[in-house]
Amino acid sequence: MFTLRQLRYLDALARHGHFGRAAEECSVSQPALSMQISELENELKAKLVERQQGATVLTEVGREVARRAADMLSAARDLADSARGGARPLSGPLHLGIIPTLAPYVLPRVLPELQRRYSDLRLELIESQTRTLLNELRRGALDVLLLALPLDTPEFETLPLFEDHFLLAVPADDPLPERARACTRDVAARRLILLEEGHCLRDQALAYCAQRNATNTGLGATSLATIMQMVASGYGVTLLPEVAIDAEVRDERIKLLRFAEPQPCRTVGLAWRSTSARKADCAALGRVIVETLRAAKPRRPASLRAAR
Amino acid sequence: MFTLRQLRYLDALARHGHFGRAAEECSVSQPALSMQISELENELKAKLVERQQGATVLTEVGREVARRAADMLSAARDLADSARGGARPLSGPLHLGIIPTLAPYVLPRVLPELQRRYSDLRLELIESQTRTLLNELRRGALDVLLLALPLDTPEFETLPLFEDHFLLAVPADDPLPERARACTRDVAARRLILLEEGHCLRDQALAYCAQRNATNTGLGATSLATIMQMVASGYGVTLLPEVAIDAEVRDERIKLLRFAEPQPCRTVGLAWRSTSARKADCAALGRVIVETLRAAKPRRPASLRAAR
DNA sequence: TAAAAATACTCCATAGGTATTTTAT
DNA sequence: ATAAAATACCTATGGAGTATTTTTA
Repeated sequence: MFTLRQLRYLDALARHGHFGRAAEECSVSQPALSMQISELENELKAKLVERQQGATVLTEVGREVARRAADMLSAARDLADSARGGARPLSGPLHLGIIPTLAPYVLPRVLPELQRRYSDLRLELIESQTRTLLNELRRGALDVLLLALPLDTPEFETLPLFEDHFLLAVPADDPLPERARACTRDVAARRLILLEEGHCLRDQALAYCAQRNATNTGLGATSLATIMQMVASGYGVTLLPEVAIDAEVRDERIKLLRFAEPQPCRTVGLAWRSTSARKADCAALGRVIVETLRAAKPRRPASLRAAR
Repeated sequence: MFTLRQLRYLDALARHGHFGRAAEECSVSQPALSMQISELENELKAKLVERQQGATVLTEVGREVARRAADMLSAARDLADSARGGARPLSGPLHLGIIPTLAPYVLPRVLPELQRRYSDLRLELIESQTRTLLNELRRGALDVLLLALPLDTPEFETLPLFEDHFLLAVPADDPLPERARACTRDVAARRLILLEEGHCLRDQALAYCAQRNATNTGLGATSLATIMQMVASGYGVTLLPEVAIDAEVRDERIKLLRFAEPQPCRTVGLAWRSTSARKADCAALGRVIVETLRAAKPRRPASLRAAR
């Protein structure tokens, strides 16, 4: 019978498409990995790898086996986690993935409280876009994600935490009155600046504006901070999530306007594998996030120009 | 990291509750299995087994880990199957489970045809009740089941093959006219003989008769053959599935009556793990069964007294 | 005292390492 | 010619066996 070790090597080989680099990831020599792959092929009586060309590529069967191997390795991680069993929640290592439009705003508030309440929690943080995070979650490289819901994959369980409303950030000299409620037409009448492709926030903003052809912005920005600089410089307007206000609106050249109902917003929440053995940790983490952010309010009225 | 071997040993230990017998099942010595279990406990840093009393019993954590281990072992089997990949369907070993009220009637017709068409198919047959078969299917000990649908577990995929109608078998001297259509009142007016608890056919017959308190039969029989003997002897009546007619009704002291619409029946079909790598085999098997049974008809009119 | 599991110890298969060859571009 | 994977060969670890001890009911 084949071994989990062989599956780990195959998984690495499938992801790298290269014996040497796969071996490096597994911290073994290239011949060691080669041997195990070859042994696995003997066990399964099937050719898994095309070694013909310079580029190592899996066969049809190899890809299917690798897919199942990845699932088993994920299950193995969950099994190991489940053995921690009775351990109180939020102790030991926990791998958390966060999207870039949440991380810089949520973490500074939540992390200190988290470490205060759960001193032996060893949090490992990864910031990346939803797509990447979901892959890593599936692989078992991450235990839980903090991102915008809903997901279109049914394989994960989710826990909505709070609604994060979007506000319209405009240059201070914009003719819109300070206390006005903005609407989609106000956005359409201005140059809309958004994050580059791949950020879910971009899609959510576009969905609200119904501006499908929103490549009108030339290049997409790579961070909200950059976008706010552009807004402050009068280059255009943007939809800013509420959580980012405190951190990003400290420039007198920007004013914020609430939208008319129904206000655009995103649902922020957690996601984890349905098979995860750390659901209790996820629930506890969700609790801390909600409580911490609630305690951080009330923030100054968002409809007023930033002034400090 | 732990190994698949350790999971196999734990799985056996969980099922036997006894190191010695678990070791025997795994074809290793008791110390070898003991060692691996102990090594697994070290790996997981958790106590999995209560060794206090004479009876070996898993801890809470141990049971959870064993449950996940069983899932992984099942996935491992499916992975190995999937590597057979391009192999044409219905070749190699296939483990088929069948319920007792189908096996003696379906197999004699289907097996010869199956071996004729797929000469290198190595079919392993297990006859047992639905509950047992589902457990073995889950474990991966079986690849596919032939039984009555629907299942109440959503974890398996199913393929309905045909409807198997029930007929009322009564002693030849019963006053009911030979061509009559029977109804539930006819059944209620007679002593109903059924299989013992655990046979799905019993439940299906009772569901039709709406006779919840049907322990009126004293002891349940263990086979349809026995029941038909009892009917022939004038001891009572029974609901006989159509597939069993040819084999079980060869006694002149029995006559069969169709039921009035809606006739009671059961849906016969196949079931397999959603993760199975042998779905093509299942589909092919289903095709052979349907075609073979269809070819076996037309049978003599069921409403006539058996006479041969 | 008897049954069951753990320990002691020996052996060998196997995973892994380094050095080298083969292969394909 | 070069990069990548396979092969050769050696070492060490770990899994398995048998014999024995410990434990507990």
